Amino acid sequence: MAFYLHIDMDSFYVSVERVLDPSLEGKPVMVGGGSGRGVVTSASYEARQYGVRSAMPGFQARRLCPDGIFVPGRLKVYSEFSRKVFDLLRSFSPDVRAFSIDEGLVNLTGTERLMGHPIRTADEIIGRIRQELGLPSSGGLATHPTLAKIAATKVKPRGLLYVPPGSEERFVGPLDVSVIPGVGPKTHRELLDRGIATVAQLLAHPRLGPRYLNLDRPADSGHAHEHSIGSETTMSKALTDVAEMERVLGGLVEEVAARLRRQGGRARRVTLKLRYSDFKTITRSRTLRTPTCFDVDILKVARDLLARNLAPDRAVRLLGVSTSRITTEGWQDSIFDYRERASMDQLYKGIDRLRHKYGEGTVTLGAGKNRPH
DNA sequence: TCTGGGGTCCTAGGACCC
DNA sequence: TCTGGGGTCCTAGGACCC
Repeated sequence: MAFYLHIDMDSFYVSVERVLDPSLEGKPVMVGGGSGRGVVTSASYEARQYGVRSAMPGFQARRLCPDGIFVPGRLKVYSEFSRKVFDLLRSFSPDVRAFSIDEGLVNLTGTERLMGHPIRTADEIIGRIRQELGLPSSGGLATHPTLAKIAATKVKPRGLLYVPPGSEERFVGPLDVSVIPGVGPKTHRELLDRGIATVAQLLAHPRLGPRYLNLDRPADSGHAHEHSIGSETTMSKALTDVAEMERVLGGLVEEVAARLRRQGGRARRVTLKLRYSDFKTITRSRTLRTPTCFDVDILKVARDLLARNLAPDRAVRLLGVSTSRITTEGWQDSIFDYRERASMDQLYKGIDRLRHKYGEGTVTLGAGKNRPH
């Protein structure tokens, strides 16, 4: 019998902040959104009582919860805690999948003889995350990964819910379709319009049932998903000046290309994202003949796409650069191209070392940064 | 007082090829 | 003379997740 434990950290960023500053315990705390601009990325359960939700604009959160404590986010610190959580999970099973910084799936199939019934193991895992790292979490244990996730969401916070084999449909059937991962507000509305409100009703539908929840398929056998690396930023003030936009673009490209190189990947596709001040958002992409991980190549495409999509009196509030179709294979170019690129490779390795040593932004390339014409 | 940033997945039309 | 049909690649947009 297969057993999957889905672990979901409770208001993860807030919980980490509380480990580092116990005086935040029991208070309405929000991470992010405090500067007036931006959104709340994590809200404590006390703050949620005021109606604050994650992804809510900061000004709205402040209006709902004026006495709440706003903490700026520290992603590096949270990542470090996340790593410790997953290290702990991996000490219980070799098969652990990270869905995000604060959610993971532990395959407990076959651990019974060694560790006892999975429900005891699940309880021990949650207990040790609490004792050793000081972090509250919730768990769902089921024979199917999606059901495990739904169960964990259901018992939040600080809960553990077991869906015994044979009771899967009894558990999930009466629930609202919106509990299914992948069914967001839009799909929820569409399903309701078709008279489908519960999971049982959805499962009874021959076409839509399997599309959103397939309990017959044992586990997602991890198909080759497309990988992308990107960076975007919302400007503190919408820009109309092309030179300023290109400067921002240069910084984004530097970051993206450095991450690409760190992973040993090269991208065949470059995508520019623009959000105008009226919030209309477009993406424009181009596929390259030769994959690249170099700033100059990516920036050239990004600048060109930008130039083609600027309207004279249309201010831009967000700029983003993303790379995709990433390969990690060796060069496939002609020998001349190879030698030229190999030396470029050396140059960039040096630059990455310097940046690592002296900090980002200390070593910049001419292209994009106040580039002379 | 306006609406973050990191992603994945799906759909749909058009180009192009055989 | 009234427009095949399948496969693959490229591009854009949008839903959704944390």
